[in-house]
Amino acid sequence: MAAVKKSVSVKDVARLAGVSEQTVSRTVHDSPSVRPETKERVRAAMRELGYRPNFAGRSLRRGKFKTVGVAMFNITGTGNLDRMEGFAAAADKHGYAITLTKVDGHPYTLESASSRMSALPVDGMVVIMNRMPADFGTFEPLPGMQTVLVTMLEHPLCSTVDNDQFDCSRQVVEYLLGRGHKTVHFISCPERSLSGMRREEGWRETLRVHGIEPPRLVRGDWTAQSGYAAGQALAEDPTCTAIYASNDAMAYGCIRGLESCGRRVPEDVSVVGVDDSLGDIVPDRRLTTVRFDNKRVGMWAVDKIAGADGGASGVEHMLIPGVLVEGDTVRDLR
Amino acid sequence: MAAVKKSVSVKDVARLAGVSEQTVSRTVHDSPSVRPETKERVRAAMRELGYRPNFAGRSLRRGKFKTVGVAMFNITGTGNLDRMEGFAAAADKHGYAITLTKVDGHPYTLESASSRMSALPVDGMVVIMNRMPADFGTFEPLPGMQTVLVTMLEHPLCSTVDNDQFDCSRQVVEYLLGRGHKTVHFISCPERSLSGMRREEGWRETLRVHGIEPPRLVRGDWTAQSGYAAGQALAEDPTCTAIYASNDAMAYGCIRGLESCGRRVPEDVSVVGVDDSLGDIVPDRRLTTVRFDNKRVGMWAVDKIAGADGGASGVEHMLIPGVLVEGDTVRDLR
DNA sequence: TTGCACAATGGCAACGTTAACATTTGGGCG
DNA sequence: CGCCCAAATGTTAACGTTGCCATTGTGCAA
Repeated sequence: MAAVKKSVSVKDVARLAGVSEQTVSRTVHDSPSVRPETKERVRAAMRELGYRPNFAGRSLRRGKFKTVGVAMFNITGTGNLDRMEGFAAAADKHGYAITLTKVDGHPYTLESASSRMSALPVDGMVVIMNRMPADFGTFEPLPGMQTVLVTMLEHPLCSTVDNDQFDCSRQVVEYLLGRGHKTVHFISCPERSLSGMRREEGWRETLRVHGIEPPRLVRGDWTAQSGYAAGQALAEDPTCTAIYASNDAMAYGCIRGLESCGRRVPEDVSVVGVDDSLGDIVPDRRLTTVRFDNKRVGMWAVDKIAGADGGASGVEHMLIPGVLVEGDTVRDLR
Repeated sequence: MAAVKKSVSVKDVARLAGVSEQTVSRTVHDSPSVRPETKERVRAAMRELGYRPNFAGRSLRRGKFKTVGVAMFNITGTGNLDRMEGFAAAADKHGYAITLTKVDGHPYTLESASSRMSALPVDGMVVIMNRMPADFGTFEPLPGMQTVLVTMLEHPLCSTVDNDQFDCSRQVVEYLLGRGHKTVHFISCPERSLSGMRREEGWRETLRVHGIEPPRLVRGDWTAQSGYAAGQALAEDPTCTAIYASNDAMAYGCIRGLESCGRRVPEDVSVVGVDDSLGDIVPDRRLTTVRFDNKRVGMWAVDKIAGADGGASGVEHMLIPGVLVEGDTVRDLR
């Protein structure tokens, strides 16, 4: 019958229950030094008034917010949904919440993200770096604000975490070589993509480790169209029995390009993609691909901040390997 | 050289600048009643100490958090990324932040989402309803917590917003009829999907409005596989010249199913999907489909809360129409 | 009976900020 | 020369919570 008042405070509850504010606070925290019947009386009062502890008062007192900030330069991006799932899951586990901010429009610097965050109720922050911020090298995290960057680059002052792109290529190349292919052709991506370039390195170096000189790569632009063109180009090459494409769209495009030239997949040519992004979209294929655990990336980042809590933990760098998922687009030549 | 202290408060700045705390506060808010040179002195002190206003103190004082909470039952879901983009964009516009919580694992009720939110620093909340919460009919938003539901259902006490699924079907059916097709066949989705059923209604009723008795529908399960099967089944039917599938994956599957039976798209049969989710994934088609503006849905929800600010605005229900995107899978029979 | 330990509860202060009111200062004008 | 107003700045209190210490009450051993 009450609850017209803006907000119900411990004081109101205390008055109604006929106890001190302190006893109410103790009841909220289920302290053992409150008699059970007193507790019950207080709880009844809380129910009647609809008491909800006030976040601001609490964190002012405690100096902690139990919240991790996430700064994104652009929200739409492969894997961001899974990463968020990871953020939310880890936060939930620690009793934390996630605060999201877009840093688009403002200058693309870590400094700008950091300064924006510092005015929000967060104990630490995660920055999803899609591009290279101008101040990556010189950035210093705000004192008391634990900062984790989602990137494959290492940073001297901030912990970092990301998918292991190099290892991804290693897995694919060794998988194909292990199935008897003499070499692996590569459809790359635009050169400005950091992660794409790392995949390219992984492909090149793994071949070299196995004593194979990498064949000339075909440059794509992430779209299935470019994969289609690449497939048609590679269809000419009789030495090409295995193709590794930088993403699934290009891999699928490549398959259809090969088929348009009369080359069958996987009978004549094997094709592997990356990202496991096709899902249920394509009816006639189960593409062999690499699935990244973006949820785990997200969890690691938030764990790092929420898990540390009081004890400042050191700077760490984490690369999380993907998992090769076997489909039906690779032929075993052995 | 300072900044070893946990946090710098107005008091510290005031002391260093040789003014009162109030003058510091006024400087922070750029009040006109502080002399420019005083302001500059205060600002210098803030810079030197690295002062950042404390969120908790501020919102305790103001009773406002400038933050909107978003409760999601499951984060992974078509369009959620775009919706978040919308949340973030609208929040940014109003100087608000977004706080994300997952309400998974807890019971699937609005009550549970609401109670979880009430302990967080938010002025209002948005609930993304993927399924039907048990207490949808009886739920009352917490007093003082403006609540917006993302759902097509109307609620007596909460504002709601979502894509207009009925209108989407109307657009597709009228587009196809307008191009000379005598009827439109439909590949539906599992019956538990609320939005899917609404699309089905839209298809059925629009046909009836045009005096056409809806043909028997084929039930799918969202996957391209089921679309493939549907395509093969419909290939038998000579009256079938136009197919409307409940999502793009099924539409694409259907195309390939038709082709496997020797029916060409769009020469023999026209196919339209919904969601615009194929993007660059498919190389050989530009599917005619309906693109939903999930970003706008998200913006509307946050605008409703952040835009109202003080003045409590009334309950509203908003359905946002999608846009039909022409590809090359529809033939004009006229 | 007195003294003491321990359980239960209360009073007070402080976290950082800012609205409301109070005070000081300088300048214009009668 | 004195008065008053406005500009500039200071003082106080309060937002809601909780850690610390003080107080009261109860049972038991000396």
